[in-house]
Amino acid sequence: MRISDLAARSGLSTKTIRFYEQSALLPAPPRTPGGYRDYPEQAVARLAFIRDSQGAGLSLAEIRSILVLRDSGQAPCAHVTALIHQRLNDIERRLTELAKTRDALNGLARRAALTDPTSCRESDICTILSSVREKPRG
Amino acid sequence: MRISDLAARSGLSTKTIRFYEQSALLPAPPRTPGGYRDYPEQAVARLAFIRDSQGAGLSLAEIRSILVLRDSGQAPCAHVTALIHQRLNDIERRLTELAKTRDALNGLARRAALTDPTSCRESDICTILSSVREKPRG
DNA sequence: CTAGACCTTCCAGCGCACTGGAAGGTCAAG
DNA sequence: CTTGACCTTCCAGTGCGCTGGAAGGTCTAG
Repeated sequence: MRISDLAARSGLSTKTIRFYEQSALLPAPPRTPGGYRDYPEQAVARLAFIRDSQGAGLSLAEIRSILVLRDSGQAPCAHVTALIHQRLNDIERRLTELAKTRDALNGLARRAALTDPTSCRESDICTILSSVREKPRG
Repeated sequence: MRISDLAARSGLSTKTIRFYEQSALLPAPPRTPGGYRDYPEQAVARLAFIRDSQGAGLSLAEIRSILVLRDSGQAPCAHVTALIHQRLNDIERRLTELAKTRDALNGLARRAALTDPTSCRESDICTILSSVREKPRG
């Protein structure tokens, strides 16, 4: 299978496929006499796996670490489980942070709705945003 | 005030302050005869404003757009309000996506807990992750 | 033989917000 | 005069996951 066929079947661009090869995610395939990459069927599954893993929030580096294990003949289950829990932690943390930012923004939106533009002085730059923190002295 | 003093009072590095000047966030200050930057007091407030705005989730480009307005003598209230609502939209969307990813990962974690490592065949790479999508044929 | 669709390699850039380092200038203390 | 803390500019790199483009090779149809 040539690279453009693999691209069509995987939904990735040929650029991305070559990039994955260079990133050690996809093994270098054999070449035709003319020098073209000639992929086996399994390449489709491999790319699908990469996509699924990305969908699960794993980085390419993490996906590579799974593939390295698998390619060395080991079952990567324990590793995968650990990665999943790490990601879960990350995501929980980011969710918390984002929710905090959202709450702050909602507060600002409420303040903005009450702001009289004529009350803004140049030295404040913008009273809506400036008074996010209480200033010890003004 | 020299740049290191401003750095100390703003909690930023001198590198960052010069970067902000180059990014048109902080006006270029006058120089001493020796060529050193010599900041006025207001610079502290300006950097504090930038930090507050970043804390509200605004990008440097957005903050710049506010400062440009203010520096041109206009009250940026309407603009700021629009930015806040845009950010709120972005954040809500990201929260939704992250929550979806978290749910997917929780599903995977549950599946992983039930996985028998001996059931993994090499062709699957990893059954925990591979079966995220149902395959039409296997 | 030629057009053009595909392939190859290599290098470079995106966006974001910095950060690091080299090479050199300034200034106050001793 | 020297040391050393500070300052200057400029260039380049970080991480992430690609994406673009140039310059050239291969293969098929007509």
